[in-house]
Amino acid sequence: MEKVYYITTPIYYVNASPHIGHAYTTIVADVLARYYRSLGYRTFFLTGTDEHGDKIAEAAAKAGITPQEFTDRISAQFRDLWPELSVTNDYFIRTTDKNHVRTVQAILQKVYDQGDIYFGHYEGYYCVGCERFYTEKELVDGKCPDHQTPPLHRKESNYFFKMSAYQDWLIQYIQDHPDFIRPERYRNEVLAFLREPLEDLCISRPKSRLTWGIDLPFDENYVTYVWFDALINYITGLDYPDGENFRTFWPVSQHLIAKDILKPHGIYWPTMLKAAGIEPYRNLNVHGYWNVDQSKMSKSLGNVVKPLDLKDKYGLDTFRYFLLRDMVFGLDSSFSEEAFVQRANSDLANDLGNLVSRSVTMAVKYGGEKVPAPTDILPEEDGILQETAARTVAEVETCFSELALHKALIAIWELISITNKYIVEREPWNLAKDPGRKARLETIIYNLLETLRIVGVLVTPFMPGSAEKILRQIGIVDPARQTLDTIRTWGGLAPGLALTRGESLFPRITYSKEEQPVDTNKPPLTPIKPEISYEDFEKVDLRAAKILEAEPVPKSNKLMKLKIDIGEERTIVAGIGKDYKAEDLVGKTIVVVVNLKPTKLMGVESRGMLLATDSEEGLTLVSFDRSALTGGKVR
RNA sequence: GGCGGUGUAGCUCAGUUGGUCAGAGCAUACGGCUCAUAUCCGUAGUGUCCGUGGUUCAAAUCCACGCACCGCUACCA
Repeated sequence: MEKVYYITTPIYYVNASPHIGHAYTTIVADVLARYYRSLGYRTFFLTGTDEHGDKIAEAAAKAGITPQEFTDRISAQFRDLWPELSVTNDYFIRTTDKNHVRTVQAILQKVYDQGDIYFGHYEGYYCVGCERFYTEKELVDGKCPDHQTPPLHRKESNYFFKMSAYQDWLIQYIQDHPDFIRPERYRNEVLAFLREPLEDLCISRPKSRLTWGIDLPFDENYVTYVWFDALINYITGLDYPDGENFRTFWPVSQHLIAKDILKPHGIYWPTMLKAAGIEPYRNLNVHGYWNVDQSKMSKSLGNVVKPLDLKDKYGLDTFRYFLLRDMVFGLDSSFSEEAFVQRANSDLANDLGNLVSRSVTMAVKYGGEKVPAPTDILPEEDGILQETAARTVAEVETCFSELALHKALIAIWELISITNKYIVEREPWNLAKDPGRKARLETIIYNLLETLRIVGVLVTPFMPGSAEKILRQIGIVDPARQTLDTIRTWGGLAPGLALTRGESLFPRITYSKEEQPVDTNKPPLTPIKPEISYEDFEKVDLRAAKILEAEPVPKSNKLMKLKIDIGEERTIVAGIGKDYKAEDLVGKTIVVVVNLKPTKLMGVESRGMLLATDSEEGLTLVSFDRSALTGGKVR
């Protein structure tokens, strides 16, 4: 079996600059790519940017430039970031690339020709606000459930992909291939979703509504919409259909994604491939989120951690190490600078960095400037390093096959720990006092240096720069040639190599929580939304409203129907049923947004939204400290 | 509300198919060493393994119910 490996990241949507989430996925992919390259696999590592769609067109218009200029700009931010993170992607694909566009059209044509794309004539209910159609079933009293407005009876036609036709096949396939989607929790999620009948996938937008996309080859009045465009990058990046790369790499494809795009990758993509007559990808590997300061990383919240800031502050390899060590693959992790520093100091500075430092220093001091020869081996005493090293190499290999990168690091750190013990137990500094035990001392030094070689190689995919420094210190001239295969057997380090003491690999970080006395009762600051103008604010019409009547909405969980007086009577519905009883509400004067677009909740029309915030006992309503005039404007 | 997940030492988490499974790392205390980045090594712990029932000779590990938190979804204006 030929040793081949193909790893992809999602292509990142260019409506925002890169953040830690992007960095994490891409660095994981990089570690995997480096690892398999080191094992001698022919490896292809693909990342890129997703550049079509409404949001891009709008953002470009807002910036006063063309969509192409806009996407060029943001895409470059991603492309330029990766080298700074030592990411070694083999190709960077953009969905605006000519060959991508051409291939997407070819696949669309093929699927269309075989009858899996049909033209759906909609005699539909279209809500302008939502920019979408509703089925009769979805409408509430004939109105849009979101906007509460009567939809237009509009004839729009679109193209649909017969995804439903492949539902049974997909269920069967996932069941037959237990690790198709992993970890298992995400496989279960997909299977749960597939228990419901699958809808066909709308894959077009009329050009009257969207032009920034790829033209449908069989109808120039339409462009293709999102996923049919984006997902195909994984094969256009391999020059599908005729590329050598496609033939070589597709059969072993590994996709890496965050859990938010599970559905498109777990459901749309396999069915699309099936329809196109292409075999499914090998594995979908799903990881969790990095939570920052309790709240989720989110573009809209603006709490974006800039990876470059961290790398510049603490060093790239430390940054990579932290991301890879602290996240259990598949689960969410929380990011904090404190945890980062903790990890860096104890694992990198104290354990690994100090081990390298003390070993090389002793080697130079006691043995000369060269790697000594191990001439006095005591199997009883020295076997521990050799055995542990061999076991560690094997364990790391297992961990990689399961994508348990944090476990691989744990295993490597066990070896480091045992090496530190080995030093203390052998007491080289005492042997050095007795010239008659020189051979024994040199053997111990050799064992240490050889272990460092193995550790250095093991750590290379994770921390390429630091690993190289380690290997150079122990005299290896061409670290790139130290592959994983060279550490399977003990003794690969040639005696006689010239040693060089280096700077501290990982200087200790002094870090004090710059935060002032942390009030433990005080919750962390919720990220503040982007600035708005006074005009923006003025659009919101707030009024003092007196509650006349209140009653729970039948069968609802927490909805409360309120009749209020703001100079006129109207009804609003609010989700406060868990926090307030109806009788306690009547008579209160509260603040209501009165010009919010009406909506319907549980069949009850709501013409406004009350204001509330959190308290120890749940929600608390915004009210006044004197009796306010009913209907008074709040400003 | 529905579906799914999680709940193990102060913190972060391991714990395959039920029987040395009550653990690791960090943090804490004490001791040792001095080659080393005030680093390293050793020792000491603490835990109703969320709660309550049940199955079993035996459960953190299986079942039921409950509680808490998370995810998706729904009625989040």
